[in-house]
Order: sequence, then C-alpha cells, then structure tokens
Amino acid sequence: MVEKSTIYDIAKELNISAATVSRALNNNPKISLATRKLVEDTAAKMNYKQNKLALALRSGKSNNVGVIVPRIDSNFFASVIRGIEEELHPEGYHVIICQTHEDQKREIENINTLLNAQVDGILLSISNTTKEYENVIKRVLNKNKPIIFFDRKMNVNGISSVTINDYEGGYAATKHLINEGCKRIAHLSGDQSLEIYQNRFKGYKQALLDHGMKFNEDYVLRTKSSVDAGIAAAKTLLSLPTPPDAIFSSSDFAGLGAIQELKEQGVKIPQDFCVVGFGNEPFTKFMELSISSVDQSPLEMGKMTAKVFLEQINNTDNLRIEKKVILVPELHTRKSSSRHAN
Amino acid sequence: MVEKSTIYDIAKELNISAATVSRALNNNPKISLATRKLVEDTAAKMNYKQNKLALALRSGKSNNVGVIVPRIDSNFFASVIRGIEEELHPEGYHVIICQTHEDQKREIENINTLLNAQVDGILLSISNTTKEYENVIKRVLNKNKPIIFFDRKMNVNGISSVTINDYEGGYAATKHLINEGCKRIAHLSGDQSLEIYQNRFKGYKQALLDHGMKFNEDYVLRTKSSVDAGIAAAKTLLSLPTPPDAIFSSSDFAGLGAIQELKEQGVKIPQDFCVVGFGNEPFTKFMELSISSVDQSPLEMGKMTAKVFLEQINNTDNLRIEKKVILVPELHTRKSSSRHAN
DNA sequence: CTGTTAGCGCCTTCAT
DNA sequence: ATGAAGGCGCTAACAG
Repeated sequence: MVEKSTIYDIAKELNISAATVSRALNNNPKISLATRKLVEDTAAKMNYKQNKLALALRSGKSNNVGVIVPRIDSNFFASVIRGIEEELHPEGYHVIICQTHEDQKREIENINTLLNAQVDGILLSISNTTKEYENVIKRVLNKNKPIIFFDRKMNVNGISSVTINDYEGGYAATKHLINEGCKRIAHLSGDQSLEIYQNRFKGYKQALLDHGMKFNEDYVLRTKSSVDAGIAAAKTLLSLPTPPDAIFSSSDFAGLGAIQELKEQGVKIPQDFCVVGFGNEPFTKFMELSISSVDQSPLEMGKMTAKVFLEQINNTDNLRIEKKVILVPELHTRKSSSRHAN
Repeated sequence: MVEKSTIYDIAKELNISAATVSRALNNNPKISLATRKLVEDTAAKMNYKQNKLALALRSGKSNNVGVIVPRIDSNFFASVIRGIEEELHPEGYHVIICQTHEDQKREIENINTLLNAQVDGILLSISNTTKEYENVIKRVLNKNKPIIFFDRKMNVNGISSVTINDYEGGYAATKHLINEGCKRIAHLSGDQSLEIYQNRFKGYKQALLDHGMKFNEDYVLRTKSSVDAGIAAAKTLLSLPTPPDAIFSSSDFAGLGAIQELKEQGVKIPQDFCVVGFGNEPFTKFMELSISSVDQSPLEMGKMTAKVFLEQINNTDNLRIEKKVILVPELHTRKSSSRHAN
C-alpha cells in the first residue's frame, strides 16, 4: 500500500494522462465509462486522496472560513460557532477559529493571518472600534472576500451583519420589571463603547420613559460582565440614599453577582427586589432561584451568519450585497423577577 | 494600490528575478543589503502578502491542525479548544474545528476531510470505539502525521494521549463522601463504553472496598450526561427498599438533576444526602447550594495536548514517540457534600 | 474521448 | 550575490 498517491501515480499505473484521471475522478461527462471505472478502481486501490491544498492554490478557493471571537470558552460564542460549523460543514467549508481576548491588536493580526491563509471569508464579532480598525476591515472588502459581523458589529458600508435586537431586549426586560411592579429600576450597563451594550441601555431608558417612569443617572452603573462586578455594583446600589428595587443587568454574570450580594444583605428576591439578566447563560435556568434573562439565540445567530456568508460567496453577479439581519430576542421570565403566580 | 501581488510582481517592478525576491523576503544571508532593503520596501508598498497556500503546497506543511470534538458548545470542550488555540497560535498554527455529535460516521468522515485538507496533525476526543475506527486511526499514523487523543482516548500503539486520571477522580470523590459519613453511596455511571466513565466507576468501586464498604450493584445506574437523566436516576434510587444517602455522579448535569429531584422529594442536602459531580461545570459553583465536583482542568489539558503535538511535529529524528500524559484531577468540595464546617 | 501544456505562488537546487 | 528552471498536485484550455 503506497503511502501517498497523486493523480500522476494513477496515470502512470494505467498508462494514461493525469488529465484523464482528473476528469474521471471529477465526473467529467466526456470520459468513457470504461476508463472512469478503471480509474476509480485504481484510485481506491492506491488509496488516493485528493490534495485540497493543490486544488485551493489552483482555484483560488480554500474552502476555509475564518471565525474571530473574543474568546471561545463562553457559552454564547461557543454556541454561535457551533451554529456556524453546522451550517458550513455540509457545504464543504472548514471553520478556522481565532481568539482575540478583546485585544484589538490581536484582532487585526488575526485578520491578516487569515487572509494570508487564503480563507474564503471572515466571520467576526469585533472587540473594539477605531479608525485604524476600520481601514483593515476595508482592506478585506477590497479583496472581495465576504466579511460578516455577528453580535458585535460596527457600521461600515458594504458589510453585512447578523445581530439581535438588543434595544428590544433591553426594552422588554425593563418593561417586564415595570409590569412586576418595580418602581426604581437600576441598570448594569456593560462596556458602552460596544453597540450591543449601548442598545440594551437605550431600550432600558426608553421603556422607563414610555411608562412614565423617571430616568435616574445614579441607577446606571457601568460594569464588566463578571460576577465580581455584579457584587460590587449591588453594594453601590444598596448604599444609595434611595436604593433601587430592581436591576436589569446587561450581563447574566453581573446579574448573578448582584443577586448574591442582595441575598447576602438579606434582600428578598423577587418579593422586594427583582433581577433580569441578559444572555440566557445555562446557569440562569439551573439555579434554585432561577434568573430571568434575555435569550440571544446564539445557535440561530451562528447559522444565520453562515447563511449570509454562503449567499454572499455564491453571489455570482458582482454586485455587493449588504444584508443586516436582526434576530428577535426572547425574554425568559424566571423566579428572580416573578412576583405573580408562575 | 494593487489588490494582490506576488513575488513575481515585485520582481518585475524591480527588474530582478522572483528567486531573489523570495530570498530577500526570507532573510537569506546571501543577499546584498541593498537589494534586500529595496525588495522589502517595494513589498510593503505593493502590499505584498505571502500566500500560505502556495507555501503549504510546496513545503507539504499547512500549519493547520484539526481538532475533533463531540460538540463545541460545552464548557469542557470549549475550554480545551481555548487551551489548544492559545498554545498553538504563537507557533503559527491554525486550529480547524470539527464536531462529531457523538456520531462515529461523522468522526471518520472528519478525519478524512482533515487529512485531505493536509492538516499537520489531528487532536481528538473520540466518540466511540470500534475495530473499523481503529483502522482509520492507523491510516493517519501511516501518513506520519501526529494524532493525539485528549480526554476520551483509545488504546492504540504509537498514539499519544492527554487525559486526566479519572480513576483517581472517582476515588477521591467517593472517599470524600465516605469521610463525610455517607454510608450508602450510589453512582451515576455514564456511557460505559468510554474509558473515562469506566475509570470513574472503577475509582468509585475501589474507594468503597478500600474503606470497608460494601459494593452494591443496585446503587450503580447507567445514565446519560443530562439533567433529565439525573432526575430519573434519583427517582429510581429513592424508590429502592433501602435508598442510598449519597451520589457520586460521573456528570455534573446528571448530578444537578438528581439534586433537583431530591429537593423535590424533600430530602435535605447535605444533611441527609450528599452529592458530588464530575466536570466542575461553571454552574456547580454558582448555585446557592453549590455542587461539589471534580475538576478536569480543561484549559491545562488543551495546552498540554498542543504541547505534545508540537513535540511530536518538531521531532526530527524519525523515531515515533508515544507519550501518555495524565493530569491530576482536583476535587472541589462545596455545599452539596459539606456536612462539616466549611 | 483523451493527451499536451500551462499556471496557481512559492522556494530551492544548480548554475553563473 | 543573483538568475534560470523545476516541481509541489491539480485542473482548464486547447488540440486532436
């Protein structure tokens, strides 16, 4: 058994040309049934496997797609990637993963490396927004390779994106708290340089105003997405002269931290204080005091992102498509905010 | 600005040969400083980027590594992949992700696709064990490409693996329960066709015997790794004539389900019943009644797997190395099994 | 229906 | 110090 065989090896074996072998293997119609059969059998016998690298070099198509995320070990991003992979796999594409760790330098570096590796497209959730960054993005566009944002996007002309309606998510969460009778709703607002957090904040604010409630700056705390940040935030809020009676957290982790601190201080949830998070992390459902949260349907988002990429790559007319897909978030109400019968 | 340039474009621009350009760009010592500088500047000006695909075809080295996992959206596998990526990225390798969904057919298919894509190695956590499968694995070995198992391995000659000591994990968890005073310890044992679950089971059994406790077949339930399976298992156990007073679950999810059912039936944890899980999923720590669990240090496992791969690939002598790395599991005791002061 | 040729972009002998 | 040539493995255009 030969360890590695090329179409040339098969050709030599059969005393025919490599081109014929190639044609036979690729189901080219103008090949006699006899030779096709012969070639196929010999290929199998010699354990021939097509070298996709050579094919890629020749065709200019690698069938690889780069995916860039801040980190992969978060339920959200892992699920998005799962969706992407599941949608792309049947189409013969491979997914190459890169992490940025929220570091913009690494993000730009990753984009360049992926381009050098000749990926057919890049799907990414940005870490940051600057002018320099925008230029790099545009360079990708110039190469005529699809680049698609998911979740964390940036407004650049000609670039498609798949996001959820964060505004609506923030609005729904806040409205729900209002319906539960909460009067002073605080907000843990995340990194405001990112659109997603801006929009959750806007939704929160608008919901307050639409329901005749006063917007209070003191109730808005900029927090990181971590349990500790949530604990700290709750401490701050509870020490206010007039503490709030509810929190809409833009992050489940911060929400969890807040709940821990509230309990620590003997605050009764949901009777005296309600909490809603964002992200629908698995743990929100598992807790004894389950946490209400806004679901971002990451699997769906991944699949949709992949679909937009496929549309774009299969778009033979040369016109550039710009598609903005906005998924609808879904509020899952759980114990942490359910005062009425459940 | 040219959209795409090759060394030939640079050569033409400077009226020199492509070979010289290549040499200059690759820091070949026998190039005059003048031309090198010239080439570098022009390359920058023309926005030249090396085509890694061509390089890969020529050198037979793609700098891609395939990683095959049952699924990516579990904390464990996502963390392992993170570790792999972090270790491999600085070395210039890319990580290509494939999911099997525990389907052996897809696993074999994935291996073949990765080989055709000319990856430099394959890191995988197997889904299943059959003779056919073993043959495919051997075929990879014959190609002289490193293949490394992590977590879920299979004993094949010449293949390295990185695992944790599941036996020890099971032993420690069980011993801990004994120390807490539990007398009738049950075990939710997972898919016994996989080594990891076999070993956790063995550790459990041996711990019982070593401490003069009786091993009771009725207390061992084969369960899937899911909350529902845990609920069902708890129901079964509680309906026994002599129900157990503790559970060592080979899965955190099943452990969680069991806890939910125990509470449902009014059993007091940890006073009347202790539970220890396996995997140290994030939620085990977050619960109000936090769940004791055995940590598998997935990040470490990923990094170690990558290191073993690098060792193997950089091993110039042709001798085949077989390395079995076994990480030490760490029991995190939490409320679900802490009767004594915490 | 099949063979010949050429080229994707790169690097590396072998010359000079 | 540089150039010319060939080949990694594949397919598509051009011949017949």
